[in-house]
Amino acid sequence: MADALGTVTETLPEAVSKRRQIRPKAERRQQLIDATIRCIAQHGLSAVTMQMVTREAGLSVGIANLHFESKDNLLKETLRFVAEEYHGGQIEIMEGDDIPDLGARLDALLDFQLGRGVTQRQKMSVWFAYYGEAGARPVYQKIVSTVDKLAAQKLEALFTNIIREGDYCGVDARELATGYSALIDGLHLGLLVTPRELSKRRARGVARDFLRRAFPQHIR
Amino acid sequence: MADALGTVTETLPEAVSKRRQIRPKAERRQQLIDATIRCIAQHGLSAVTMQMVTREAGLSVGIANLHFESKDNLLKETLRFVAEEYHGGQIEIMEGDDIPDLGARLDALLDFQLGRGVTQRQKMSVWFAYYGEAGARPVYQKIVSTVDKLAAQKLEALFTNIIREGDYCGVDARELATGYSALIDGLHLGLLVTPRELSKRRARGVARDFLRRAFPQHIR
DNA sequence: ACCCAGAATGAATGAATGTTCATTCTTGAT
DNA sequence: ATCAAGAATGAACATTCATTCATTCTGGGT
Repeated sequence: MADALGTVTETLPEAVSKRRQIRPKAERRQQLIDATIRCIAQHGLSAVTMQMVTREAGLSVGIANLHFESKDNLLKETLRFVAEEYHGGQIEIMEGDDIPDLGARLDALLDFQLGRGVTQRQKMSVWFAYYGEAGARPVYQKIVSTVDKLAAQKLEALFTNIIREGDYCGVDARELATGYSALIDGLHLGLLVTPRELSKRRARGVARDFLRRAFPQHIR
Repeated sequence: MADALGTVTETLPEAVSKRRQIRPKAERRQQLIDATIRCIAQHGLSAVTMQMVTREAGLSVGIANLHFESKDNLLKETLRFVAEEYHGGQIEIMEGDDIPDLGARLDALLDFQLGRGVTQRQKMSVWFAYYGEAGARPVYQKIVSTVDKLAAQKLEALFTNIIREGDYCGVDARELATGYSALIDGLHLGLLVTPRELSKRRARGVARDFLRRAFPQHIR
């Protein structure tokens, strides 16, 4: 771990390294956002304090107001990060041509939306913590809806292609896309609030069933 | 407004009536819970203060700690109230024999879940505010999951009956019930966060479509 | 008419938290 | 070696908020 050039004073008995480090602004910002995500997931949005976040990041209290002007701003930027990461991932799958088969592409999307490990649970916590406040905070509403709208369009486009390819009739792409998005959101909620009742495996099965009923030729 | 026995000092120029009133404990509790719901809907759970709630209720600050021991407790009881009201309403529809036709009963359920006016929006705000914190607060998780589990069972039973009646094959009642519940939750989220994109009318259409695909003989 | 149990009040208290800024420290250029 | 720019620190400050409790007031019982 310690590199060969480490000086004698660096080997502190207990602490990991109290040496003050200077790092570029972008890196510190990300470090603080990551810490904020962990704090929200663990303690809930309303219990998060600046002291908590900066301690989690291993930095001093003052630094948060140095890189973000205020707590409000840090929270806003954290939401923006999570929103863009989640929706960016979806869009990459939907519009990328890596997977030519449309059915397989749907599968990949589903895997992304309901897969992953512990990290995903943290992101979910953050996601819904903000949803809870969105009713009262237009700023949050705007961030979420902006990014949401784009993903909804891409999903609708994918569904339209699948409907054309499978010659499914009497199906409205827009309506189905709305339903599928809502279903995924609802499953996320279930995974978060009642993990005992709803395993990730079952959630995936439910979502898959929805798609299979709509596009029987493409799924399974 | 002022009653005939009103003394001279009661006709204040601006205020509505500063007379101190003594009311039974149960009434005051409900009054405070109602005020809490309005405050959460308007300002968000994390911004709610005791002063805010008691002012909204038209009462003094001390009273909240008189009827509920603490803020934590008031918030907990408010969640319990909303949870029981929502799930109680569902269960009444599902297990009541007022509506013998199973398809019509499903319709009534859907109307209850996605109908109503402004009040419903307030309740939704409260609902999701707590969901957001549930990941970090076991107490909330327990309240929600207890009441949720019961409703899920009733819904599964209803679906089982419908499946038998319609002779639908290859359909699993439990899986469908999970999917439907998740769909409704997701639609509520959409109505709350992006009301511009998702009207109540469209939400109802989406839920209806889900049911129609599953039980074509019973819906529409 | 009087009384008192207990409901209601709101000023006061103390703890918690966001934000500031004088100071210290690091790094890369000269 | 020296220096300046600016990154990082954390004690101090001001504010906000939940909670307390001494006091006031109300309404039913006698």
